[in-house]
Amino acid sequence: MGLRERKKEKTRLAIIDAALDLFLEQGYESTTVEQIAGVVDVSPRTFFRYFTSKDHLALWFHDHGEEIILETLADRPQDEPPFTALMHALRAVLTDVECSTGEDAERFLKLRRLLDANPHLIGRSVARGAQTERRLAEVIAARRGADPDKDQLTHLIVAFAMSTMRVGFECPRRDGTVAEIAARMAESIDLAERSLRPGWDL
Amino acid sequence: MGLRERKKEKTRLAIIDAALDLFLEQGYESTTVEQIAGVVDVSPRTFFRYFTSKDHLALWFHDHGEEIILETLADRPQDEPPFTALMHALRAVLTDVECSTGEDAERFLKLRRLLDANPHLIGRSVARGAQTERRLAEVIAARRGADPDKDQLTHLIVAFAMSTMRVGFECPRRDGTVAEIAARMAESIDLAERSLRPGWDL
DNA sequence: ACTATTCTGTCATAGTGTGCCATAAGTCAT
DNA sequence: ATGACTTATGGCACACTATGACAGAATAGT
Repeated sequence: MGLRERKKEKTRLAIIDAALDLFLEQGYESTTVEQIAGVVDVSPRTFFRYFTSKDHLALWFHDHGEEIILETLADRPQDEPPFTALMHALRAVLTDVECSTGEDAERFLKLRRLLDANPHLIGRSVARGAQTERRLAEVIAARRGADPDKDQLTHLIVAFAMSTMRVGFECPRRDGTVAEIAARMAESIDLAERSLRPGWDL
Repeated sequence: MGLRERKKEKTRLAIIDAALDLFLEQGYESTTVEQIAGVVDVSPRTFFRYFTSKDHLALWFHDHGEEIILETLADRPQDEPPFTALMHALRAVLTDVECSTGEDAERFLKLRRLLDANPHLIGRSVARGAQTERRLAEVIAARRGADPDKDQLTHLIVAFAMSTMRVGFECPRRDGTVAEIAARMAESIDLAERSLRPGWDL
């Protein structure tokens, strides 16, 4: 990896860290891009070259999570029931969170605190989730040999899966270690699996 | 109802209709508040007194839907299983849509076409839905005698219910009459009820 | 060291959203 | 009706997000 790419990654993380701290300190809305850029010593214009928007910065975690889900899904056997495959993908995200160490874990916890404090950001977060949902619907539809524009069950399977993930992440709204949060997410996955009728997703 | 209130309602509807038409004609993003205000012959400043944002205008339907859901929920017997009660509330929204006539129905159809054409707006729509979800979680938690900050099942019940609604509304992405769309929504409610294990929401 | 590529800063601009104050319109007494 | 009172509107200024265009600086490949 060249110097250029290392520098970019360093700037990217510096922006994230500066922004996260400012957000938690003085609120999301009342923190301006100019301020964030000022702390990192970068022009506001450059900020928008790293993140397409303030929202994108606050939700950078989704990009990573979506990647993991899509990769895991591609590796699952094609004849596995769709919802089961999705739950495996969710567990993969979970594992990734659990294994994150040091600065990454800290960022994760800060992000969680940020979302807890800003209901408005939860909205943006689920909006980002809707994007993931559309992509997942394509994949699941292909697995089921269905037309994603017509098959309601495909969309219901994906929506239920994303709901499970979201509930696990958002609830309960209390601080804890990464391990504790991961345990909660695992709990919600179990809960969802127990709630659904066997074979409902075939 | 006095002249003042009638005038306000008239302006409100005029703004909605002008906006909806402009959105469908030239796209949501590329339609400015100034344009909308211009068509209705109102100052841009006044626009923001009727709608807090451009998004709020595009999602005005949610306000109405949420109201119906909360009212219906309050009328359902307290000992009814939570998910069942929520499905009744959803059907109440459905009935309202089916019964809407003339201009209202037309607005509903335009809104649907708008959402179909703008994935970005779907995001805003589910973000608005998240707000509703939080309110419903409070109500359902009270029914179940649970703490909304701790009980995952409460959130899962609400999330599944909202997912059902969303799938019914969004899928399939094809035009149709109000009756056809309502039928699709009813279908997705049935699908969800069949998919869940009896008594899962107790 | 030379050149091409990529990143960055500066400037200009469009658009959303808000506070403030003066004015116009609707409401309600007498 | 006339007046006083309340509320809606318009106009202005302003902060902020976001994007396009261009020039200059840093890096990469040879």
